[in-house]
Amino acid sequence: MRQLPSCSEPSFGFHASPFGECCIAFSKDGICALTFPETRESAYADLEHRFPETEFRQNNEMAGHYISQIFDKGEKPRLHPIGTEFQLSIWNALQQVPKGKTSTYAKIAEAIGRPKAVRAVGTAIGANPIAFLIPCHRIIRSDGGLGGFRWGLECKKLMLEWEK
DNA sequence: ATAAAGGCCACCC
DNA sequence: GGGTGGCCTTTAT
Repeated sequence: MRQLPSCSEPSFGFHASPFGECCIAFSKDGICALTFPETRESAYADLEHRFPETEFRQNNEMAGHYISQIFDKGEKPRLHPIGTEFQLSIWNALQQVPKGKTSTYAKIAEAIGRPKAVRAVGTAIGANPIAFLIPCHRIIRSDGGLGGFRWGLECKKLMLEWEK
């Protein structure tokens, strides 16, 4: 999560989505961030914090192209998440839970072979850089509770509803 | 090196 | 319902 290695033409932009305006960052290597921030300022601060070494160019046109590809056509562009081995294995496991279904933090821990790391799984899921495409919103608590969501529980509810 | 903080869970009351 | 202890990774001292 320090920087985008070998990343060519890093760019970002804003565009409306079914869940409010989102910020998307990408390069030729794929999407590296997708967030649903309160403000554009906080979105940019978030990017700088995640990739302090990377200079992003603003490109709302490409952003719009990606967003409609994702939310209108239901396609999934190539992803390029940056994280530790542990985080990557979890983000990978998240992508195995099918649309319209949910899983739990405990099951994900089980899936990556670290059944006892439940708590750490929660933390790693919270650090998911690519909201929606890496479906962290499909993960709820074992007791049936919604759990948390980086961009607000309301947003998590909306996504789950939208996928039904 | 060490401490503190998490999108949790199981178990108790 | 609520509180507690244990678990594991990450980030900040």
